[in-house]
Amino acid sequence: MAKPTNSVNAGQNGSRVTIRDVAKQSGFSSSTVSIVLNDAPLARYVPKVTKDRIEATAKKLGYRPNLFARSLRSHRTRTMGVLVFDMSDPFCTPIIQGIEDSLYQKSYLPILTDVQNERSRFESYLGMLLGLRVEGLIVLGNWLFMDVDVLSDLAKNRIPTVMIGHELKKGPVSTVIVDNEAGSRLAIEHLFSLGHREIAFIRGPKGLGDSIPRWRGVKKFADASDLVLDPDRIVDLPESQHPMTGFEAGYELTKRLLDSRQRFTAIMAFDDMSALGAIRALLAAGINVPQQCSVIGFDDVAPASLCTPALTTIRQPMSTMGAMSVSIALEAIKAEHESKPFPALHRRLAPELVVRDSTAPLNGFVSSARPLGESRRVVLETADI
Amino acid sequence: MAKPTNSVNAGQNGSRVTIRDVAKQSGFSSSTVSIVLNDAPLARYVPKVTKDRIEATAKKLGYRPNLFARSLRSHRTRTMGVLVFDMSDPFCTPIIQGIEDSLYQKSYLPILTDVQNERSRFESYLGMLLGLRVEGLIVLGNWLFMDVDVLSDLAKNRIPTVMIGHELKKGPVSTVIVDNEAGSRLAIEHLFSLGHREIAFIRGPKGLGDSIPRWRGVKKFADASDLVLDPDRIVDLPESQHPMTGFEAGYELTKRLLDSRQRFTAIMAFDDMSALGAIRALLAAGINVPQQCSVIGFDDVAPASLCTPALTTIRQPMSTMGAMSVSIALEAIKAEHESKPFPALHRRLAPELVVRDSTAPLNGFVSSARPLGESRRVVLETADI
DNA sequence: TCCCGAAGTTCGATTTAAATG
DNA sequence: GCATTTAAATCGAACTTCGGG
Repeated sequence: MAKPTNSVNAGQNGSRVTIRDVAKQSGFSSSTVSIVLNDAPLARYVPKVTKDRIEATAKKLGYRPNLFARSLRSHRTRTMGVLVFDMSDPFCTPIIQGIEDSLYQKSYLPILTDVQNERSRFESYLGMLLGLRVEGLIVLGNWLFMDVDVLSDLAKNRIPTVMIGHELKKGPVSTVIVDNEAGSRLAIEHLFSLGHREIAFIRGPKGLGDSIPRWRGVKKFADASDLVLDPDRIVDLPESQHPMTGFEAGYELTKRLLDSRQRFTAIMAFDDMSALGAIRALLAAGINVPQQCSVIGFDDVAPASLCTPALTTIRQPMSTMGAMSVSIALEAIKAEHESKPFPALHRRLAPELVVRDSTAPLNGFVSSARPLGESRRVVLETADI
Repeated sequence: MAKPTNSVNAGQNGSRVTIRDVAKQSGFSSSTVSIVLNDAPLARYVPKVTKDRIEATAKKLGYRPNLFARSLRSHRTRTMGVLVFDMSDPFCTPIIQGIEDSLYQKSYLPILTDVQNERSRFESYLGMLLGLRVEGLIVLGNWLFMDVDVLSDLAKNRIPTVMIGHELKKGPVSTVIVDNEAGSRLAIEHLFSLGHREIAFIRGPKGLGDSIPRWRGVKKFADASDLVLDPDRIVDLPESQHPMTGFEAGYELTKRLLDSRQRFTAIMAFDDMSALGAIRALLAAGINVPQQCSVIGFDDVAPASLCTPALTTIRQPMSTMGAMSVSIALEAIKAEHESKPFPALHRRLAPELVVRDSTAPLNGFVSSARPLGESRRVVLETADI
């Protein structure tokens, strides 16, 4: 093994400059160097000339403290593990940015891994993160069929953990989700207020946690109004590993609805992907959106606003969800350090309706219409549970 | 400071179980435990009963070696720093996945940071990564106006570095880019072969490295054929920090072209974002795509295939670019370890034409048309430079 | 000498207690 | 005794060396 030369390698190999190199070069001991560079309490007694000399040589050599050595000593790493189930889901990006922004402000380093819906990767990355002694863990279970025993693993490891996008009512894991029921209620209300009564529904896969509350929102609204839910106009997305297949499924299911000659004037899709698939099927059949059929999605992922017609949808407050998960995790870490108990928190954030160009009043229906191209946002208050 | 109890805390706080805890519990010394768990050469002499007992207690306690301690000793971290300039750019995601996949196979851990086009974040994250002693660095400079002195910083730190999406001809940094000129040639050839002669161009921002070679491809093709490039049909995207503004700019520029009553039967956009903006402007003006006007993009980001009409575009081999950058970085790391020189490598990958629904033959022009909805891919060979 | 296991040293930074003038 | 500075212990794992049977 080649022994690294810790001699006078002035700045030529900055990444391996140690505190001792700085000490030797400046003529002081490593203790003094450490005290000065960290502005430790004892630095009060160090005269300015010494400080200046040490700081100058540290800079000259390009000294960077080895975080491994420091963490080993201090038992703190200032890192947060982030496990994402599928980064290619456009839903993730804004959440991740929200997480990064918050962590950056607290000078925490996110260790971000994409498990790509593979159980083996999940376990492997989790192992690495635990080995790295991340102080907390944020799990982004956006499109999740894996039955997560994060619980058992994490309970055993006592790492403050927050899960986004997937509700876990029990256990020590905090959760941050969108209020799916309120969201789907916003969507159906919007279509209803535009005069639509014959509405087709593309529901979510049965195995996905979001599917149930979103459908509940629709049912409750129907019960409370004169809206009829015709089973022949209701279809379900298949279970799938990948969120992108929602697009194709939305396309196929809509084609099938059209082929079966069901009458409908609007489609409420489970998410934006399936909504975009539905739009393609409609346009392919020569049906104009929104003039002949309205379409509404859920999520407000990036492509939703880029397509034409721009998609009316229910927006999840993704960046806020990321930020909130960080603040919960940091609180839990703090509690852990003070040996205080920290009961799992469960936050459910309010979605908002974003009205764009894929929905329009039913022919002849009078409503608060608006010129095409403008986008309107209806915001609800955030509700904690 | 609360001193962590390193006593017999059987599994209750797995993340802080040390090798000594395992030693105490199993009745052997930490040396033996280390030898057994790492299956070191000396493990040959350890009897099976000892091994079993050690492995059992390690599992029972949920022992995980502290990677900080290990790295400190071994001078290896098996981590790779990844600096992304803007994760919200859909162009990034597939590249990141390519990087992750390759690193995962080599059991390297990516440390992925999003500098969000802020110089201060770049420096801050770079500092953290160097402090973490990442073995290599991959920089994803997708939408880059910052004048990168990655060079000076990294040269000083002697860290093997690969840059994706931004060419740096000199210096120790290897680069991986797409062959922009070949790509734009594919695009213009495609439009030309469909019969288009009156073509509008939305060029890239002047300050962006990709803009020049892409335009060169067009000019060379025009020179070699009877295509005329009318300056009145050429517009430039403005400089901008954010790739998403390309959409709005594409929309505005196209509207302006239409307002100026320029004649054109096709638009060649700088990238997919501006192409999607162009499509919206065309449709808003009542011009059908592709029947009355074809549109072609560049990149093949996710939204391109989700929109209707699906976008014909030039695909960058993003996942390959990610994988290639990893393999270069790992080679450089290996060379570094063997104290061999490693001259910077510069790879230029071939793009491919993906024909979808936003381009069509000019009215009455005979060409190798194909039924709508099918997508065709034309692949070039990869060329190294 | 062979086998098995344990002490002791090392990595780089921090911190306590102690030493110097 | 005071103002400065430093030796030495420490963190957790790995590995070399050493000792007892």
